[in-house]
Amino acid sequence: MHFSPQNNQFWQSDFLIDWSSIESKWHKIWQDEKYFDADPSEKKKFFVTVAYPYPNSPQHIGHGRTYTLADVHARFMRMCGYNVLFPMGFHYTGTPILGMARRVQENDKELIEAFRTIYKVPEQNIQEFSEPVKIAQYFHQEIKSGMIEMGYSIDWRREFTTVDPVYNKFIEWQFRKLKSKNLVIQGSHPVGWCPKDHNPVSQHDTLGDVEPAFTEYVLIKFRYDKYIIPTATLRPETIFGVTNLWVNPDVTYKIIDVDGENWIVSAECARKLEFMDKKVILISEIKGSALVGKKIKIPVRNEHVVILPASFVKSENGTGLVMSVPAHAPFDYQALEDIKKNTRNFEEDVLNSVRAINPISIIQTEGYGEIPAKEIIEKFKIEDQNSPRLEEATKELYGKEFYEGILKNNTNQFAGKKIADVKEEVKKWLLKRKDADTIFELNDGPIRCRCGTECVVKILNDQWFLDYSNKNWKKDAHSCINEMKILPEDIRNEFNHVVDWLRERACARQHGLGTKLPWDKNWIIESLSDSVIYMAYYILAKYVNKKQITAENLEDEFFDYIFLEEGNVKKVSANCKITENLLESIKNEFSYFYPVNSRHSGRDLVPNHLTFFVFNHIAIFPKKYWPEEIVVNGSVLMDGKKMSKSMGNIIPLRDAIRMYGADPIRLAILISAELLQDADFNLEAVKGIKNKLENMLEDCSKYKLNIGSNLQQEDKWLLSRLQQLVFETTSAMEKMRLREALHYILYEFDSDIQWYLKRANAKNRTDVSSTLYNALSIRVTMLSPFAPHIAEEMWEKLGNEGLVSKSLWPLVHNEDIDSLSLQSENLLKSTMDDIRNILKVTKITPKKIIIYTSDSWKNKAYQKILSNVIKGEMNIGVLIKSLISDKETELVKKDPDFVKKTVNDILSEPIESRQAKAETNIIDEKKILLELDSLVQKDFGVNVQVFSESDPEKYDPKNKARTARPFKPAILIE
RNA sequence: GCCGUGGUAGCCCAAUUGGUAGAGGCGGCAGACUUAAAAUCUGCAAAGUGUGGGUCCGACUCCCACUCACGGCACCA
Repeated sequence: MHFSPQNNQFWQSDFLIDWSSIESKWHKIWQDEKYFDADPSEKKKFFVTVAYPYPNSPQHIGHGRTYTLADVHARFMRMCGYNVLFPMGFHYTGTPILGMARRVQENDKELIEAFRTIYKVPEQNIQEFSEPVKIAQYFHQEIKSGMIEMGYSIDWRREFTTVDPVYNKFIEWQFRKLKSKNLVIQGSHPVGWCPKDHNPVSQHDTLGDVEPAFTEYVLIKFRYDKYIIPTATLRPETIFGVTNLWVNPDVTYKIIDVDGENWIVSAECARKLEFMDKKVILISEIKGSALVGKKIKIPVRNEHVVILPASFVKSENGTGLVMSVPAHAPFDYQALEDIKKNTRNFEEDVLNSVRAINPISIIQTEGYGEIPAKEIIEKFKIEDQNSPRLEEATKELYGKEFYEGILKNNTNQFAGKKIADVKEEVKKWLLKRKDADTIFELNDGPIRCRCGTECVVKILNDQWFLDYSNKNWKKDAHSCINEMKILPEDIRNEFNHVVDWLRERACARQHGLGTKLPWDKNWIIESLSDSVIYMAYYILAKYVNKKQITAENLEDEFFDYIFLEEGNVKKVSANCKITENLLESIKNEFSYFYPVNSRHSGRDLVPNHLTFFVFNHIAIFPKKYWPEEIVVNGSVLMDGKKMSKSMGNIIPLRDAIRMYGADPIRLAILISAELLQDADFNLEAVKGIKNKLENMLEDCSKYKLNIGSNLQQEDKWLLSRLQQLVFETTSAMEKMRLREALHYILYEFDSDIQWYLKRANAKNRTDVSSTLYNALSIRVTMLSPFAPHIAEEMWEKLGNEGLVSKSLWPLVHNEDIDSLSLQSENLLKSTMDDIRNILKVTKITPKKIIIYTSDSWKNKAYQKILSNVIKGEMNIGVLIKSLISDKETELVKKDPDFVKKTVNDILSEPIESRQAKAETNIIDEKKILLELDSLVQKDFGVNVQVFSESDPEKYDPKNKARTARPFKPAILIE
């Protein structure tokens, strides 16, 4: 579906209230109040941050989720009395924007059209987009406007971008700090590479978005005369089983000088080697057929074997020559068989060599005998070396041998070891003896760059890495993660797991926006490395924006002083030309707000950003500044499907706000799933929520506070429920179970009010305004973090003073919880349900309804059974025995079935309500059920009579009364 | 392949330390209000928890095996 306001059918018809003017009204008031600006104060602080956006496109509904969660968190904590800092920055660092700018320069029609029609970028802006920063700046403003329109309670005085000069200084400081701790190291590193662009390629740089994955192969160096014939293999341990080499007789090979050695390889391989950090000089050429029959020397074993022809050898794979291990490699075994079968095509001496070859078995694997390759070929019924099933057979055998195979005695020092354990060891050993080398090869080649050039694997030299493999660093990261609060708890394991598998990570690239590596200006610090401790920068940003700090004169000692309390204030002041006073107040502000109390982010950032965030804080800051909490949320689906440009189901956030209003969108995103689940966003849900809010707003102008009205049973009940709901909502909020909290506020609340109104109407009451006013005020207070605009409007309609977002989150008043009225109303509700059910089943029109409450011994028995069930004793026999042994309850022997039914009654209730019943006195059911009369009158139009089971005067023609149980009165309908 | 997460009414999603699977939303059906529709309200129907085993008085929940779906596997924000 293409989404646009024109074809949207929902928004035009029922425009009861003007959301957009309500929103801007409150935006202005919030802004004038400067309510979201946070500075150090006497109050306790709460610092909540969320991953800043990368401004290469406008935000859509999906982005809205993380920010909305964080905003609700910020607003909630503010209402709980904290001085909350919730700031926002913009992450310009990275290469995608660069790529976009290049495509604009090249006049890429598709991209420019997307800017015009999907993103609705004005024409004059698109003109400027050939300059990367202009793209970032445009979408920066676009995103910021969206955030304001969503009502995010951000302290905008602290806004910054990652290309600001002071930010650059800050990142330089970070990197020098890391380097001084030996956490930045240098090394070489293979990458997918476009030889034309001279640039690494990742998935979105390739045609067809193919991930340029590659594998490391070991090159075994066989010697022939003065030449070296390398063969590529994933199984270096099979060198002990080599019986011959394979060459493709139709291929012309190159003789090249590789770092002083003469290698014979295919032309394709020669090219690959050039990118492997090797010096390659072409010497001459040789036909493959000329190599057939030549004897070569096997490294380690000091034996000579022959080179044989084979058509399965491809010049583009590996070196274009293959070592042959017929005992364990199905291809090799089959190729030998093929020669034996087609004797006509081969010279006599080749045939003689082949006949002389005996497969050398070197791996013992359960389920296989001497020559596993032979067995599996027979199993797969393979006829010749061109069979497509050979690939499959190889895979199966290789897998089996890798995990279960054990090297035999003919493998020297490796004998008796498992392949899986020894593979790496053999490789290192061969490399050390200079009998091997390594080469990287693309897995699913050929892969082409967007420019059309075929990609290769290149070893990048002098690459800079953050050494996430450092053991001590990992240890600290684990302990930080284990000590911090992680929401939801389920994801803690994943963090620990990431810490375990993380290894060196390249932290600089040669292109892109960002900060230059301070000691090697050819490199730009990569985007996932310059975004890990920037939360500290929010403290500086305020002063930078006030022009009290400039990049000039800013030395490392400034950051050391502010963030680490190192150095001498006078010296820092003199060197950095910042007054001592200012230095002190910045430092105090930092120590006031740090550490980060809560970091919000999507779950896609768990394996990278969020974990790096932990690592880098550990490395740079003292323990007191380590982050305290991480909150992770899932992504957003659109009508159950992933959002994507190609499906056309991306709704830009600002469009959605215009159509539905900010609050309905905030609620729709939050209510559709718990934290970690993917949230399914759909327009139907938004519509429903919008209606709900509009009705609530209408209710708010109906009820007013009147002092002195008499509280009746149902008032006490509603106010008790209110307290319970406040309690439930608050504890859900504390666990960031926002969906659950919203559920209480929006729906649970509603059904309680419905019941209250039903009761009040049945009694023809007119004095309900005050109770409802109280309930609504609290409801609106709790709604306020979620739907801030409409909540303010409701607050005003209710006639309350000030801003609801500035009011305090309601406290639970346990003294207002009247357990008796809770139980009473439950009894009324369940009895009404029972009556309704009986009528449904019997299909009679009632003339008379009679209720019987249970005898007093049953109440006593009930209490006893209840306390036993709570203790965990629910064996019916045991319960009956103990009841009979007591005089008060011995009557149970006349009605043993009562016990079983009562246990079931109790078990069907939630644990809290069992507890509540155990703690309060037995309610007077007869008195309560008299209230039933008005309800029944209203619903069924007849009167109710209530008797006690023991009442001798009772009307009981069908002898029903004896089936009455506590909380389960007997009912007779005539 | 490896690691992780998850299979519950037509759909989305709940179910606290095992205690009769439902709180809710969307949709459906019936009724009320309405000239009508929308909205709202009242009531109703609908799954036995991916499959197969096991532990337990009792399993969506714990254990084992299988299966399907989704996400991650790095220099990409």
